[in-house]
Amino acid sequence: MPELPEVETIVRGLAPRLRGRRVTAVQVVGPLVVKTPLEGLAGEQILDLRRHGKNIVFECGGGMLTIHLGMTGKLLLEGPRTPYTRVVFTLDDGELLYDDIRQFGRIHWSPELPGRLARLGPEPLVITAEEFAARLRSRRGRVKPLLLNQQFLRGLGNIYADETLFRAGVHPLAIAARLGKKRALALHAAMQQVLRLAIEHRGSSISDYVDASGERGGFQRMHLVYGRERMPCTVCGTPIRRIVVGQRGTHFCPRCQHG
DNA sequence: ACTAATGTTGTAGG
DNA sequence: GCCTACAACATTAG
Repeated sequence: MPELPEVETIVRGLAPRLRGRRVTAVQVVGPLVVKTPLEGLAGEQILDLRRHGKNIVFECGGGMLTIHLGMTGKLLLEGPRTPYTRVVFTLDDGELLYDDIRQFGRIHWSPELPGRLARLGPEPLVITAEEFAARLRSRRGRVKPLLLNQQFLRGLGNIYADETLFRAGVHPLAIAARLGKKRALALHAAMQQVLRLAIEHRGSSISDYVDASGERGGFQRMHLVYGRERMPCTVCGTPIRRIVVGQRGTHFCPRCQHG
């Protein structure tokens, strides 16, 4: 569910409310999402909160709490608890709920930033155009699965990969290394533009994404290809097509995007 | 009944 | 190591 803009919106909402707070107790209702024991978290102060790709990192005095929301995870500052509330973090001044219908999310408590997070690729909004082009040049695979590969770039998911490719005029099946400098730079520009715009609009709510206050995002109204199969392309009127690439539904304009 | 869904990971084969 | 496909994880909605 949540990609970079959604996770960024959640963290921006949580940070001012959680920084400096203390976790007084942790209640695990649905153990499937809890991948390491959380006992050590009780009593810890939250020093800082940040986004790392699609992960949320709570920096505490004695370790790191890392949360990945999977497809349907939510972090909510205001109740009520639901049948899908899986973890309750009691704070010195309130409650933080982890809700997750499908339970694909993961929660870890560890002394350091876990290696699997440290091994992720660069932040899409930080990498320079030159670095991005150089990384693309060394890859022989198709560009769409590459954009989804978190070891290549951390934070893009299916919506923003499709929206980025459309805005750059790049076909999802294009071979990354064969894009050429000009189109690689266009892809970088489109990616940063779409992510910044999506953050401004507080992310995309397709089915159940909400931020920490339970608010939906607005960027789904600005999608140009995602979820628009058979609808006319906003640029040329050709019906948007949906194909499967790397086992993911992929939306594109067959006329505007080429390889 | 069947399919797809904003995600990740492990396995197998080329 | 890189790339691809597939299954698995658990649940809902069309």
